[in-house]
Amino acid sequence: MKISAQEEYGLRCLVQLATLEASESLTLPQIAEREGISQANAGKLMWLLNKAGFVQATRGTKGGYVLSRPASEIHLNEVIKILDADEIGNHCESYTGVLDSCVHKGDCGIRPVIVGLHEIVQEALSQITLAQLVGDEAKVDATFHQIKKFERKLGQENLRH
Amino acid sequence: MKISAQEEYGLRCLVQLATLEASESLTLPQIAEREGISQANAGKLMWLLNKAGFVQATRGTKGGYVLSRPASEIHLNEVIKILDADEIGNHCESYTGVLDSCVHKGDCGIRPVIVGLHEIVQEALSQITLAQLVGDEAKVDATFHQIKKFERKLGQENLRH
DNA sequence: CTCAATCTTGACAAAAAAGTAATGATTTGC
DNA sequence: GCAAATCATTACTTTTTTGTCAAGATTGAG
Repeated sequence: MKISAQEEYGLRCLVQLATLEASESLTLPQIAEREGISQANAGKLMWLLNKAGFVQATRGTKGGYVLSRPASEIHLNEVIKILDADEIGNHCESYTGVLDSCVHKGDCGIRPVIVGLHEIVQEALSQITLAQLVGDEAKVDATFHQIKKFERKLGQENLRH
Repeated sequence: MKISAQEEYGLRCLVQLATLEASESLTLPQIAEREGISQANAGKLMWLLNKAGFVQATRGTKGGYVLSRPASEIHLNEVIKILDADEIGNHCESYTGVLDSCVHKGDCGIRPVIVGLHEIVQEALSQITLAQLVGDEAKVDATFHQIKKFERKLGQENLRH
């Protein structure tokens, strides 16, 4: 259960765009340099993000990428969904076991855990926008404070019964 | 952000052991058959789980695996931590970018998100025990209901400011 | 119109994760 | 003590994920 390279770098590239002033844009070489990844890699990520409609690209001299929407209107759950390659929906379809009937289907106790975990993560991500990720670590950490607090409360609730 | 094959199958193997009566045990071929994976694969997973102290193995005829502790005392966060291969702690150490100074270190807005997400997932997992995963899907789903409810409430709280 | 800067796209290569195979060690039953 | 059943361990193969390369397409400047 961890964030993939594509998720992390894709998100980082978007955050770079989110830091720009209204009239600015960033080229692939600039994005690559700022995140310490290759230009080719940045190109692939931006291509994905462009296809998904998060950024707009202009070619030619003075071209580059800008966000398609205000950073405050881009929620992390949407972004991660695109970068995460596959959906949780087809989790059980992509089963590789040897049985004819997938053990993942039908009555089993694991599936709710996988689906439930996914929902919890989505819920948390949907509360964060790109705009909230601009700035220093301490600032962003404060945003998460609220979430953690409630999580802790939730834990105590559950222990009571 | 998804569960890995190792995490899922490892967890499944443990759940199989959790369904046993006190005096029973399962051999590798039995576990493999029940989960629809190869015996070799089951062997590797059980080896990991044994090293981590979740199960006890006995060799020879009539050998097999049993849980080291009652299923109600094994929390999913411990299990996932072992099966997940790497820690969140060294996330930034394992950086593969081309810059001398890792962009992941120091002041950045992404790190709290990664760490925070991890904490949220851990918190949710720590509330679930193996014992709760025994039984049919509907029953297990009910366990998650509480968590989801609180998550939703949390979302609303955040929207208010 | 032509060139340089830039994004686009698909094929390819490298690395990581997952899964398999083979050999060795331990225990039980006879 | 020997053979069968079982787990333990390491090396290897396959698959998936990441990352790179190279050729193409579009735009703006002069």
